[in-house]
Amino acid sequence: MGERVILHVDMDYFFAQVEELENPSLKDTPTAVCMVSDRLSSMGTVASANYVARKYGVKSGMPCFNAKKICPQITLLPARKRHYEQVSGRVMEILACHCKILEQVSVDEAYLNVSEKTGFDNVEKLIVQIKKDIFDGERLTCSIGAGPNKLIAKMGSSEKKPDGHTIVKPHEVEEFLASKPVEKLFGVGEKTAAKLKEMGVDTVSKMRALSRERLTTVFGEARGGRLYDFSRGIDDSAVRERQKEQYGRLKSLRKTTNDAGEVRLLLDELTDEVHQKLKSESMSCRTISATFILDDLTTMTRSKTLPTHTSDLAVMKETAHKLVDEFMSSNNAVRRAGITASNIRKETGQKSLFEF
DNA sequence: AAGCGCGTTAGTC
DNA sequence: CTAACGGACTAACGCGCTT
Repeated sequence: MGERVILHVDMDYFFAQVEELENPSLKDTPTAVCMVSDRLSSMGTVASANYVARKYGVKSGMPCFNAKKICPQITLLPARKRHYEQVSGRVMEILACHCKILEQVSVDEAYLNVSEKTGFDNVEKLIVQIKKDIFDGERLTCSIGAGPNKLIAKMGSSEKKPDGHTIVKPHEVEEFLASKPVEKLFGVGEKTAAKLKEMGVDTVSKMRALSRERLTTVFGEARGGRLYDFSRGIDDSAVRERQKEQYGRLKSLRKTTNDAGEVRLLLDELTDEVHQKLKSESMSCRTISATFILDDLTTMTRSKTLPTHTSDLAVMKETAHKLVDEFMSSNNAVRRAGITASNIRKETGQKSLFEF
């Protein structure tokens, strides 16, 4: 296999930018799109903030009351997920025109393997063209990273934002990574960063000084090995189209509760929706999981794997009820609850070509 | 000991 | 006065069981 050229396209402050499209006056004022629940006295959390708001320190994931505190004049809008998904779909179609394989990672992000279209010498032309196509078609800006693999492309796209691009050629990878703080490395989250800090490791170059053995001992075989590779800019994973592996719904209760009946009622609703999604794509599932989020925001999950695949609503609800009852008999009050169907496959009778 | 199925948590956007 | 905080998804770990 020759040298790969991978792009990572990241839409700029996606939800808020889409809102600006319909109300351009928002562009000059601090604005954030919020996920809100129907919880009593709930202001939800920030899902996306424009760059005016970011100047005040508003960030996604932040509770809205904090955003309001540090930026009292902020405009808070409720998220319209359906709408963003439709816009996203059109953007992805544009991207698909520029490569054979498109890997959509989330509503606003995708990887493209463009090795057959360009080398590193000409990749800037392609990047500019993609950005132009998206802007001409949707009036939206994005940031793009180019690199020899997904890891570097991904980290490149966040280098220059908004409306920027960064190209990291293979021989530049080492320098690109060296001085980055560990938490900037993809795959290093809060917990991993804290452990590394304890070990006196705060930059990627210091992380490179750790042996593979040390990392796998501390973080486990797969994760430790990945950290070892990632700190060296090594990532052989392929750009591949994704198929969804689970369908889930999660919702806040109006009020934190101890009452298993209330939680069952909520899960019934959510199970209806998950069942719809499953049915609409002719899928069945074998595992049902219930998620419970407590008042202190700790997440707990309980699951059951059935003897056979099913898409039967009654079976799904019954399983969910069991999970709720088991959990609630020995645990704290629940603030949010959800259901997930996994272990999914195409409903039989549709016989795929591979089923011989 | 290697591999698998299962239940659970960490991480990301 | 204080406390207030979404939702969706994938990766992968550890365990117990089988081979």
